[in-house]
Amino acid sequence: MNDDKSTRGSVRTITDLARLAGVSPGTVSRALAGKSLVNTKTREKIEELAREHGFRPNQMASGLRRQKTGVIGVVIPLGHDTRQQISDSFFMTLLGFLADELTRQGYDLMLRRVVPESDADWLDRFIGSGMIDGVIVIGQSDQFDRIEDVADGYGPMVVWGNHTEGQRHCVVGTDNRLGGRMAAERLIAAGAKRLAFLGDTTAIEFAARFAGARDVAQKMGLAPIIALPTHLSPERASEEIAGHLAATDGRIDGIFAATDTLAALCLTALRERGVAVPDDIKLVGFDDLPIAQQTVPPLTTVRQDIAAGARGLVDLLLRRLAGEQTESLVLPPQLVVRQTA
Amino acid sequence: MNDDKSTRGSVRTITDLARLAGVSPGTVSRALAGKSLVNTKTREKIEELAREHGFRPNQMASGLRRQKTGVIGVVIPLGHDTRQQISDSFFMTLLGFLADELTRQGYDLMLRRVVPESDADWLDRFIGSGMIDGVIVIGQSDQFDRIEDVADGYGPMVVWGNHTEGQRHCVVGTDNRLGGRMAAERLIAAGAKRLAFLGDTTAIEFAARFAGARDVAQKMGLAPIIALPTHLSPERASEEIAGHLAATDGRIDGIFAATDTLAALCLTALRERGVAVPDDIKLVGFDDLPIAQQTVPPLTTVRQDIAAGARGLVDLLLRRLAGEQTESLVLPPQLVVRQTA
DNA sequence: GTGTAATTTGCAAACGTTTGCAATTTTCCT
DNA sequence: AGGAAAATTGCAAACGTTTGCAAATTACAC
Repeated sequence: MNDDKSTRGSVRTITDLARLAGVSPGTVSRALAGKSLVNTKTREKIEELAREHGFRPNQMASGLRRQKTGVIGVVIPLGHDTRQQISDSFFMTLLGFLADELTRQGYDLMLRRVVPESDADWLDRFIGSGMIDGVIVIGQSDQFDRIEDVADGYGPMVVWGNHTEGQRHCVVGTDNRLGGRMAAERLIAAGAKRLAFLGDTTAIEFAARFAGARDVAQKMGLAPIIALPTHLSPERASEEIAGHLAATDGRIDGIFAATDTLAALCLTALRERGVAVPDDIKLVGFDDLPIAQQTVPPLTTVRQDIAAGARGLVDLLLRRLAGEQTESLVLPPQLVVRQTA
Repeated sequence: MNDDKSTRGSVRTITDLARLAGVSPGTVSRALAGKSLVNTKTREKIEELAREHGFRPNQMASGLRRQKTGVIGVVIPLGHDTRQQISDSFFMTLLGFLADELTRQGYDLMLRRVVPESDADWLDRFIGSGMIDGVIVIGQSDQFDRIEDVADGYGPMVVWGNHTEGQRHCVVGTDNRLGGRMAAERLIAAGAKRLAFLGDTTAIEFAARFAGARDVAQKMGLAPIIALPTHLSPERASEEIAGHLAATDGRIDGIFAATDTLAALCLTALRERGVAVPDDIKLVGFDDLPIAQQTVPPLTTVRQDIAAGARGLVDLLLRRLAGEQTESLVLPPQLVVRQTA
């Protein structure tokens, strides 16, 4: 314990350790890397010394030499709706699972938030930095084209987001269109006839959810769904929702919110207006975040399996790192019926 | 545009670029680093070429040579309550602000979750990896002593957590004890006399909140506050809370929840039991997360300024990186009165 | 035009690992 | 004991940048 502290810091490099052990740096390197070509005796001595002096090989040097870093980049483009997202429960939960999963696979995670508008070069820069072996992009935001461009020349990239027919980058995500259909079907089954969609349809995932709902409305011969564009950041959203509700007063009886977060805010706004849910207006959310269980009344929503998503992202990325070509992974959403529709 | 693509990848190193520009690698390095000692003419040529070929210097090599990486490690020890935390809104929000703040200062963020029980060496390993210039520890969990040990020998570390008299590591955090006092005072002012504390007091921050509340109860001559140990993960918490409520039925009229998340769950549980809030039982939370505004009724809580916390963490860390000694930073909590107490 | 100072450049040695190759030692077989 | 094969080791050259120092160039003053 004591000499641990006194000697700590004196052995900084593999060469120091080699001198101590009376062998060459190469041997130390091999011993610490667990290669089979070093004698068990010497390996044990080296490991013992390493432990005693708290030695750890420098990852930068190792990365440089081996041309791989053991780090996966995770980048969150803050596109259309700058301020939001990272505080968004959904992305954060996904990030948490990603961290777990990458750790399990022996990778570290380098997190970067970027604002594409002010930094057109965000993706190339990250990739070209030499710091990461591969990259996971969380959310396509409004950067679909740029991601497509990069995908042509760079293999180890997987994106969380929406799958579009014929796209070239590998994506993992929920079938948003199907989810949208489920939501609309539920609203209609619950008795709603005049539907509205709450959310920003410039985000591609949300657009797909909207499209799914529209499919159903059209097939059922209902009036077109009214789009109520709304930002995701709680401050702006509250106001906007209040405005929408005032503007559409009496003209709608079912709301499909792009997100549970929006749905929860909507619920609050409806209560303030004295609108009964689900009696006067039915409401369906998306994601099935923890908050969905805690609203009053509990929220009917479309569930995304976040853990499965994270596993899928990492799994596909590792396969791509190994040189494999991989297809995109589209996960099935699941309707969770609670009490708002 | 076209030749951009065709040439991309041919220029991988500073030496390649030097050859193209007809200068030495050293000059290219200086030019790209924006040093003053290179001729404006040649600098421009080099920058132009670099842009044209999408060249970016390898960060690993640079880091190795300069002995600094431009990366700050952020580590979340999952101590007492393994599964939780990263999905915890509070930590996630803090992480988001940290990412912003570090980016603003030109640093990248390397995220690591560790389970100290199964990996006693978690902190030394991260620090010794050579991958990071400094480290921010989010939450002391039950690792106070280990952090203290490390602090003696390693400067660039700042910790989010609770400040204890005489501790040796630099910490940023809310004055939990004061926050606890505020909560208890509010409960009492609202008419409560028999208080309970909801949360796991083995977590040091929570213990301090509890202690603050106890101070007040004692000073006011009330009965001792009943501790209701509760895990943070929503699944377990719900059950446990239900159990606590059943067990203390009629014996308490004020609850101080260690966290807004717990408070929200508690509110749901109370409603299920048909207990009126705040009429039968008053409730105060902690954090002032977005959810506090959305519960029914909206939650009275003690606010932590998360953004200020993140700024403080980064600011202190940078000062320490510059060699400065820094004191800990204790932020004042703020009572936010809504409708549960 | 010469000498000196100020600017720019190039050279080459680091930074700490890993790894192909060759040299050495050990093992095993006859 | 002798020899070949197998197991260990050491050597030295990378990986791609940065930077102190010296060399070369330019600018300036007389």
